[in-house]
Amino acid sequence: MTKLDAKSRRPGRGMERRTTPALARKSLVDKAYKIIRQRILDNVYPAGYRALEQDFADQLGLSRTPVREALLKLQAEGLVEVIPRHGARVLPVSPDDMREIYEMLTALEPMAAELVARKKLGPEDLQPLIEASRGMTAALKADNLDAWAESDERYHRYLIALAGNRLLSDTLQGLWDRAHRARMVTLRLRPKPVNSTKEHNAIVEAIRAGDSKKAARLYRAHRQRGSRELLAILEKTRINSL
Amino acid sequence: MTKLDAKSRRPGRGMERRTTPALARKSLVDKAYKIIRQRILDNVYPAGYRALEQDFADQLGLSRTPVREALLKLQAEGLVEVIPRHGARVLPVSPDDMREIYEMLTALEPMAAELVARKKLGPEDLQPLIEASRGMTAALKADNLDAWAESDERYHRYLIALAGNRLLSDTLQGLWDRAHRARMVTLRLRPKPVNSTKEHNAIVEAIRAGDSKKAARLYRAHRQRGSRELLAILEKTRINSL
DNA sequence: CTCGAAATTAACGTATACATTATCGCATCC
DNA sequence: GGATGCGATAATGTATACGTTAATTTCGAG
Repeated sequence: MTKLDAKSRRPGRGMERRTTPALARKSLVDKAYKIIRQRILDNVYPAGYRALEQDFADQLGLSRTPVREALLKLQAEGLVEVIPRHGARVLPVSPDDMREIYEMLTALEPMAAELVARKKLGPEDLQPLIEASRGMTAALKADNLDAWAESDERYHRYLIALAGNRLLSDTLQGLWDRAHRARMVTLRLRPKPVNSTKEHNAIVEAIRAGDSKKAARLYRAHRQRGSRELLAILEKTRINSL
Repeated sequence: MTKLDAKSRRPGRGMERRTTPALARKSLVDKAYKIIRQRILDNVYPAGYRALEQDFADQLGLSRTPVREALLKLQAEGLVEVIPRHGARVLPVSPDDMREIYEMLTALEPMAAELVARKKLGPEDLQPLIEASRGMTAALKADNLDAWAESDERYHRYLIALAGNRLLSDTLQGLWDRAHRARMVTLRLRPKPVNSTKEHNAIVEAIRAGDSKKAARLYRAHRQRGSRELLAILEKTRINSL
C-alpha cells in the first residue's frame, strides 16, 4: 500500500511572504508575482497602471508564461484586472470597493479577536501583540505616522495569525492588501489616530483577560468607527479612486 | 512604454461583463475550469482523486496550458491542491477545515443578513427568499432531503446576492462550494432539519421587518448550531476527510 | 537480503511558436 | 464633415517544445 499522506498541507495563498524577501525564489511565477505585487503596494504601479503581458515580461526579463500566471493570481486576489487585448490593469479602489472591503473586515476581524481571546493564551504568545500595541502608542507620541501605520499592520498580522484559522487569516491579509493604498493616502488626511490606538490597547486587554465577547465587541466598534471615518474622508475629498 | 491612460470606457460597443455568463463561453480555460469544478462538486472526482496535468488534458481533449490555468484557479479556491510532480489532487475536507470554514461563515453570513435587513427591501425583492424558505418547509414535509438541500442552497444564494456586496457574496459562495460535499454526506447522518427550517423562516421574518440586529443574531445562532451539529457528526462518525 | 548511490525516467516549469480575433487606421461613401 | 466597412496589426489564448529536477529504479557493496 501507499502512504496516505496525512499532513501534506501546502500553503494556499498569502502566507509565503514571511520568508526572505528576494532570496528564496524558486519559481519564476513566484518571482513575478512578488515583484508585481510589491510594486502595486508601493505605488510603483499606481492604480490604473496598465501594461501588456509582454511588457511585464520584458520588465522582469521573463517570458510571458510565468508572468501570465502571476497576473492571474493577482487578479484572483483583486489587485489587478486582466482585460483581454488591453493588458493587465492595476485596479483602482473605489469608495464602493472600500465599503465592501470594510464590511468584510467588520465581520471577520471581530471573529478573529474572539477566537484569539477564547484560546486564553499566555503572556508569551501575546507579547508580540502587546509590543505592536506599544509601538503604536510610541509612534503616536513621536508623531510618526508611518511608524504608526507600520505598527498597526504588525498588530493586525499578529492578531490574525493567533486566531488559529489559516483560511481566516489569509482572507484578512488579502483584504488588507487591497485596502493598503487607501489607508496610506488617508493616513494624513484624518485626525491623529488617538482613538484607534486606545482601542487597540483595550482590545489586547480584553484578549488577555480572555473575554472573547468583549474583544469581539470592541473590535467591531473599532472597525466600524474606522470604516465610517475612512469613507467620510473619501466622500469629503471626493476621492473616487485610489 | 505604456502609459497610464484614463480611457477605459468605450461608448457604443458591447457592455462590460462583470459576471461570467453561464454557458456561452469559448475560452478553453473556462471550459476546463467549469467541467473539473462540477466533477468535484458532483463527486465524480472524489476527495483525494489525483491526476497529472496531462491526464486532465487528455480527459478533456485539451493541451496542458488551459488545464493548468484552470487547476491553478481551482487551487486558489481551495478545491484542489497542485503538488509538483504528483499532479493535482482534489482536496479532502478535514474536520479542521470544516471548522475553519464554519468560523468564516459564522462571521460573514450574519453580516450578509444584517446588510439585507438594513436595506428595507420590499416584498418583491424578498419574494425569492420567501419562496426558497417555503421550499424548505415543503421538502421537509415531503421528507425529500435532496429537495430540502436544494432549497437551502437557493435560500443562501439569494440572501447573499441581496446583501449588495459582491466581494462578500463571492467569498461566501466559495466557502459553500468547499463545504458542499460535507453537507451532502452529513445530510442523512443527522436529524431532520426541522430546527434549521424554522430558523430560516425566522430570519426571513426579521429581514422583512427590517430588524437588522435581530436578523444578524438569529443567523449567527443558526450557523453556530449548524456548525456544532456538523462537527459533532464528523467527530462521532470518525469521518476525518470528505 | 538490505542499503545507498548513481542512472534513468517523467512531470513540471518555462520558453517559444502558432492560430485566432479584437482593435485601429484608413480609404470610401454619403 | 462624419460615418462605415475593410484590412493590417497586435495581443491574446492555446499548443508544443525543451531543459530542469524530483521521483524511481537499478545495481553494486556490505
